[in-house]
Amino acid sequence: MDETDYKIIDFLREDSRETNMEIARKLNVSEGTIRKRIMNLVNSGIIRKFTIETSLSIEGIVLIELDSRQASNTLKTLKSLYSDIYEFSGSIDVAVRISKNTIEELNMEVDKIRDLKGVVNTDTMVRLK
Amino acid sequence: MDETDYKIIDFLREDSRETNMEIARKLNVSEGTIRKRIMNLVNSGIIRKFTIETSLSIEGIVLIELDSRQASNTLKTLKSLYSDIYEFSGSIDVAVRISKNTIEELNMEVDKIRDLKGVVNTDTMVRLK
DNA sequence: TGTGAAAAACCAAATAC
DNA sequence: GTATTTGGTTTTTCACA
Repeated sequence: MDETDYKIIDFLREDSRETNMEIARKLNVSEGTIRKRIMNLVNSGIIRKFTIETSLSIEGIVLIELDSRQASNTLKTLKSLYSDIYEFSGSIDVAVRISKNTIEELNMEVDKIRDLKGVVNTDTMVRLK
Repeated sequence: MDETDYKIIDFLREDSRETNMEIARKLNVSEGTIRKRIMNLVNSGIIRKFTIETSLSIEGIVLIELDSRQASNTLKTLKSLYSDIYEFSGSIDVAVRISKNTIEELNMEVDKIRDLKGVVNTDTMVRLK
């Protein structure tokens, strides 16, 4: 992670479809250099995913109350199912962030969470437009 | 916005660097069709931006308890300050999602929220690695 | 990093819906 | 009339020295 890597990340944050060539031109290096660096950033987990932001998805945060006796197992399960997980420091309660195309799909996903062993209760917040 | 557009969006959400060609192959249409449709999705504002998710930033969700008598005003203030706001349906309590480079910066931002008029209490959740 | 082959993106005209 | 395909050109990607 040097200055060049940070610049590459900044460019990709703004436009992840910018070509390697174009980034290379801006940074005065070869295309192959950009391609290899991006590959390394992905392999090392620094770049998690290339994605888009849309105006149509429903985004929700599901607050999840866990049974404290099963908390660590349930948390493990949640981690395997969702990538966007939040936790109070030092508390057993967690939240997952979910993005779906419709409110129905979001509700179905919440139902899945409610059915998980060790989940006592859930509360869903929806992103304001 | 038809079925094809939704599928294109789903593919791009998973990998915004997937080539038009590859998407075209999966949907059995020509590359030009995919390119034009993506262009239309961008121009109509449905696709807001092509971006990346990284593991560099600290992401937090701040749960905010509002004074019910000032709730609508405080919510208005929060909306002007943050773009990623979540709300329980029919409840006065909200959450904002904040992304910062360090935990210190995140805490400073939370302090700002606590100082807002009408904010009774806050609780911060931090994204798990 | 530089080179050359393969792939993808792009453009304009023709066609299909 | 709008959307899609087709064919030809430019640009980018990718592997290898």
